[in-house]
Amino acid sequence: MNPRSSAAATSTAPSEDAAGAGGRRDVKPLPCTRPSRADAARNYDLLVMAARQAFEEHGTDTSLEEIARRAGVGIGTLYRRFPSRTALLEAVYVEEIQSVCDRAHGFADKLGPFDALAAWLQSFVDYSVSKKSLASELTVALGKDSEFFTACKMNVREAGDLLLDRAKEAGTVRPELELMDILRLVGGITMGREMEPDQANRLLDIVLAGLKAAPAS
Amino acid sequence: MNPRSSAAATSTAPSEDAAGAGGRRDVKPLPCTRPSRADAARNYDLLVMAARQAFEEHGTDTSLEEIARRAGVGIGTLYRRFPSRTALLEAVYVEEIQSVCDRAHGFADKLGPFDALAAWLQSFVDYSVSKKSLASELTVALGKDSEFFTACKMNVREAGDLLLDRAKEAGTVRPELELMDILRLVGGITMGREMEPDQANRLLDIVLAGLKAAPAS
DNA sequence: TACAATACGGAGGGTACCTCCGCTTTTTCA
DNA sequence: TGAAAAAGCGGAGGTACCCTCCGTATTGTA
Repeated sequence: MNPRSSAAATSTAPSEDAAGAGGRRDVKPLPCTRPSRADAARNYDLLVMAARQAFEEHGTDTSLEEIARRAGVGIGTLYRRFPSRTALLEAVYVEEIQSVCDRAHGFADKLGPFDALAAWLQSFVDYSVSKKSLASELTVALGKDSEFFTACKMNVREAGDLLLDRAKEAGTVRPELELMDILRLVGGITMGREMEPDQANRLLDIVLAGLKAAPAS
Repeated sequence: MNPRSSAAATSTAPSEDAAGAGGRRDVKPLPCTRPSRADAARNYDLLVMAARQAFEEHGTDTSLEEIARRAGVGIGTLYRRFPSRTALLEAVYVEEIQSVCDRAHGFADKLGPFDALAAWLQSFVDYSVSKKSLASELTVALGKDSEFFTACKMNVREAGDLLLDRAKEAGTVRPELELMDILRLVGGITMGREMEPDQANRLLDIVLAGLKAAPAS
């Protein structure tokens, strides 16, 4: 399931913005950018590395204190840089998403319109099967509207539309398809924890069959 | 909050199934039994009712202590009867799963082979959209191997295979399809939290297109 | 009614979340 | 270069939740 829903009951109002007395809260337009001060930058990297490793090994439910311990920093440092578990996930995902986009371009260069699209989706499924919960979170993230993910989504959309539009022009997929729908569906394949690679492939085959242009209805 | 508007599900008269070998379909081999002593039985009911309501209102992450409080029993009583959150989910799901099965038979009586299957899957998606996290858990559960869910899965499988086999015999879906694959895929549609009904329907359309028999290539 | 079996409930120990604030490190600038 | 200012560090501590344990209360039975 999801990371424990962070809950409730924060007592004090976090409404303080600027110009507060002792206000130590600059609202950052881009959440979790790498800080500039030397020690802070080092700790940022340590935390992201530790988080990625921990998420892969033990799932995205890993205790944040465990991650801080792995990174060798105090829990306060983690929370200062990443105010929520989601913020930490975001930092980890940037690279994953970039990797997804890069693959799309690679396939576009080598394969025909439909095959390139299929290969890209296949690679997404393979990745999801091997990095279970991380990929699930990523899929969920693509459906969200967080300020941060909007940029990531644009990259994915650009890469994916390249493949999808090619396939549409070639007439090999139905023209009314929307990229985000396809990604959502493919992402859903591996959503439920345990998934054999064979089963994942069968599900993807169903989806791919559903994308193909109907010769005649 | 009405627990479920749909059929009170008499279900005591599961008419003899038309398809399949001599299937006996008694439902409910549940290990999670209602206790016999008066006070224990009363508390069991209170807990399941409170849990269903809480899961629908606040998701399946609701604190177990909150559920015990709603039910008006001590936390110890909850844990004695339901040793884990999963056990409580199981008790709630029995009715949900039964409802899913009942609908399958209803559609089989009224619609043609493919349309009945499509309607059943559509009803599952509709239900999932409205009862988000509960349905997500249910979908995940169908992929698990717990002793309890095995029985539930058999019921669903029986109901679903009725529809799927009819469609296969009519030649309207690909013959190599497996029911659990289809359910997994359809369940995945609503997995990522936020989902507009429109989008869910578009995704289901892709899946349904993928099920259809290829017109002999 | 009395006794045995069963169930109740909540205190309490453990873990994780997140905040707060005194201390330390880095950067700035005269 | 050497303070002072700015920025960051770390972990103690308050809270919520999980789950167990056991003295007390209720129910079924002879």
